Amino acid sequence: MPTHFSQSSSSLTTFAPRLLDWFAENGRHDLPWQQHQTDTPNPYVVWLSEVMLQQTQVTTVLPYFARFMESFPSVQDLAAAEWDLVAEHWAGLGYYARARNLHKGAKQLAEIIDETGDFPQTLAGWEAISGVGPSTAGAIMAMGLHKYGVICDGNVKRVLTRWAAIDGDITKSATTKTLWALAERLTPVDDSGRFAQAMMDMGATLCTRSKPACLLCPLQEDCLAHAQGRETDYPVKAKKQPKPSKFSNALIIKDTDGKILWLQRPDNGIWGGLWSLPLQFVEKIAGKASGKPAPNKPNTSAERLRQVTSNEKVFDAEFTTAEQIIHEWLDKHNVIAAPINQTLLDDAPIKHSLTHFHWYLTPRSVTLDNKQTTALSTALQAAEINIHWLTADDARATLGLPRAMVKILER
DNA sequence: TTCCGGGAGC
DNA sequence: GCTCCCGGAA
Repeated sequence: MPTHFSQSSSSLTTFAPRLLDWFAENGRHDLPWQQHQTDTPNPYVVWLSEVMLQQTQVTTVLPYFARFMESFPSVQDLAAAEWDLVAEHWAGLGYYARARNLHKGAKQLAEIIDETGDFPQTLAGWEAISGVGPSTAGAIMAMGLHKYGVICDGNVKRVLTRWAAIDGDITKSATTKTLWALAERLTPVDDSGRFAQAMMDMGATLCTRSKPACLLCPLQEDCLAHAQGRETDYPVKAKKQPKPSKFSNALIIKDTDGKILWLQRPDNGIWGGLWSLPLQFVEKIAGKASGKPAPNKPNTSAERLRQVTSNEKVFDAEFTTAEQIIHEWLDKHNVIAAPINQTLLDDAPIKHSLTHFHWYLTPRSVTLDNKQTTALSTALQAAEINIHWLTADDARATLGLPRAMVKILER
């Protein structure tokens, strides 16, 4: 661990008091999960909010947090809930593996409370909970238990790389170590919860990614990036490479009542554990060269599909088991899903960008007769696939649907 | 329209 | 070191 920092020892020593004074005066003190103004902090709400805030901004989290607290006021309520209900509450927030970890974590916590009578009280105890890593564990220790804890999340990293002009790539482990060491050096042992709150507020409201409000900043006088006018050069991060594009059909398979077939996705991978229309992989194009994706024209799309079907490797890689069953079943029975709109204009795919690729989803519709509906259902259930036949409205109301599915239903 | 940030799990 | 999703900023 480095013992030397680019800032002087007087700068290091006065960092916390300056930040805490600023926080008392200008920080946010009314967020529903904050515990710094009570002597009996509730670790459950801090844990829940921190997991939500791992990926999402405060304003987006607020309504989700309220709904979770209403439905699951205690960790025992969350632990006892059915997964589908948890998924429904999380739907739209993204990163669904975290919802699964949250649910699993609730069960772990409920068991620990049964055994010990209380939440975990140590950093290691919290890190053992699914979905809780070093920074979230530090946040819970400091803010949820009013014990000593250090956070080093994205906000902290932005503030610190600027203040100390740390120009290493923050995705590298060496830089991560440096930042954690600095965060530890700066965190006051007796007030780490308030300090954590203050750092997050600084990063969110003052030391923002673009246009930081340096004039209002309590750290401006010795901020090394500010001294060089290079605030927005930090944090340093390696350039990302261009994303590939993937084309799929979103199959709206209806029965004679107009109900649509929904599949629960496998726990691993995209939209894990959530419900989706059956997707039919069409093709995948490499990043840069493909550039602008061509519109999914009906003729060429059928052609692509034929090519893909004959290519086993791609086929296996891009279909879930359920989708493979459906794909083969439709093929075998000569059922063709048609574009939902006849006019070319409305048939453009829905674009949905994920971390590592752009996804172009073309809705296609087909209605099955009663015999076909039963046969397809039976085939899926034989493979232990969870399915539902539900109208669009019912699906939106009762299933956890990812945003992309909502977009398609709104079409 | 595109780009970007974000923490944990594997 | 790669995978997860979405919303807000550019």
